[in-house]
Amino acid sequence: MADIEKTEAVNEQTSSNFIHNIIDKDLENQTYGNRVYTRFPPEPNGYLHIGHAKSICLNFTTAQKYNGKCNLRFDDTNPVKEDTEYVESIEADVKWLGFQWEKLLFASSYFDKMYECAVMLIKKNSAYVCDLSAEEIKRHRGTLTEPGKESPYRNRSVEENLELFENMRKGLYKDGEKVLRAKIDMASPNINMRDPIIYRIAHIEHHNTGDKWSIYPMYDYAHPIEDAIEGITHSICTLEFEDHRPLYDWVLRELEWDEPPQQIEFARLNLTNTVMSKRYLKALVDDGSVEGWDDPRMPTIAGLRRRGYTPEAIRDFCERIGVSKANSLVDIALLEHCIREDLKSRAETRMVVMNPLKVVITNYPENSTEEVDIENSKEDEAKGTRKVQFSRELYVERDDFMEIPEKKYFRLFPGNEVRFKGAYFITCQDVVKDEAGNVIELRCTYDPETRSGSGFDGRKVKGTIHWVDAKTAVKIKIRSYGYLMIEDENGETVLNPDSMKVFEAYAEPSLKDADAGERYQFFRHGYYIADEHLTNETEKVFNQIVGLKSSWKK
RNA sequence: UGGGGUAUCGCCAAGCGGUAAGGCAAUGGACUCUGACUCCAUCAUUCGAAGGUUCGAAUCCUUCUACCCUAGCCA
Repeated sequence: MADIEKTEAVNEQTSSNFIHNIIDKDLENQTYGNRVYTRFPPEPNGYLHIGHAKSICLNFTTAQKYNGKCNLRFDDTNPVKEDTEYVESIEADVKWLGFQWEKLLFASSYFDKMYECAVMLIKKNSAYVCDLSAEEIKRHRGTLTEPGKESPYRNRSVEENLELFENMRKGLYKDGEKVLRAKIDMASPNINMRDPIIYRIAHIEHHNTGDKWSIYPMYDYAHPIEDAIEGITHSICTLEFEDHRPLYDWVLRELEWDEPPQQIEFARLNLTNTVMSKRYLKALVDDGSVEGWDDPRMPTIAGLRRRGYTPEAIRDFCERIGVSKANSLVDIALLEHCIREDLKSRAETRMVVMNPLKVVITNYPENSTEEVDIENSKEDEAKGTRKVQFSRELYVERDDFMEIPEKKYFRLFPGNEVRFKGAYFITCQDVVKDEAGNVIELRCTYDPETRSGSGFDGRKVKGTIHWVDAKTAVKIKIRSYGYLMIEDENGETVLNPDSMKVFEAYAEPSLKDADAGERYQFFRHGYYIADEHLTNETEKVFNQIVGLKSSWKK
């Protein structure tokens, strides 16, 4: 109970940002009545990544906060880059994150309306058909410091423009032959206002509208119309569109829209050790550097999901990073904190020895075995206990032994006594080495009086370590994922060649039939999750969650 | 070099004229059947810099500096 109250209080505190301040003012001024309507408008040209998650959370939770609505809209105005595979994955990812859209829409279904609007602009003498080539248009645009030059086609008559534009629609011209341009100001210091192109010709099949259209609207023209049609009040996008806002407003003003939506920009997410560029991620997929868009090393929602991230953890992360207009680079440690935070209370714990060292309990009877009870969760008693075999020969983590202990090392070393989790106090008596001098086995003794649960309190030990029973242990494969990207010696971010390692580990038998979706936290080594893509493998493969918080002080 | 933005602790980030929230990270300590978790403590006399206004400024004014975006028939 107290926990719940605490959680709510935290959410209360962190759930305000500058966008909310803007909305509060709009509500106060009744700019849009009491309406708050947002939208998440991805272009279906790739998979969603953690950066999109920030935008998704922002849009959906903002709507929730004000009892408003939020649409999922595919901004599919450029058929050359888009694909239905992407719309499916995007839908799945948004749902998985736990959000429900008011409507699922496609910008392409507004093409008729957008065409009508373009005709209206032409009739108002605010748009014209231009025959300049791409190269010529570029030259006429001017530079950052020099004004542009007007197109020779700028002063065509309304009638001629109407006819030409109609012909463009009919597919009478080749790609690039003509464009429709907004007639604004070639001398504007804002290059976006120098008669921007609003329609281009493209004889290409669209994933949604097929071959109905041979002209497609440009983002700057289409987006405000999409927002306006849907009754969006606050159109939230990223910082690089700030310079486009005058054009966004121009389109809606020219089209004489009542209660036009307003564009608000925020800084996109950057994460340390993470590449967020869709283009780059696509290249990794295409050249086979990763298994696919859902490779667990990818920062995609699908990759994070496969890696073991929960939607709760991702949403918590998005809440914690906040929203502002300052370019920032968020430490990935925060994301890792969020998954640990979420998993620590819901994941069950299991003992797994990743790098085994054999231990023989010399005073434990041969051919004898016993069962000990170990709790499944440290945090949640309701998760119960399980029986684990304990016998004469066991494996412990090599790290848990040090022949010559450093200060403050209180695990196994010759002569030291430690607790074996859930079992007995064990004292290391002897070290067995091979010819090369490598430690290959520890000879230990146990104290029968110290069994867990016996109530023994004769003495205490400083260390507790995990173990697996040699006879009953199962071998599992651990796939350990490091950061996909690392910095090289020059400070350049490059692909990490060691981003994925596969190795065998010994696990207690309860992991043998672990099913997809079951979450496990392995003792001391961090948090792991069953790989949902490998449900029927004989050997279960586990993905290592990022954010291993090794407590070892070396 | 034009235009548009942003500058508050190592990383995010509140603050909106009344005397610097919070989280992550870090550090010390307590606790512990793992050193995890939890807990407790420490962590910006100072808000990019310099001036100015004011009883009072991170918040207002001036000047300067740094960084980001911007010259696709991409979004």
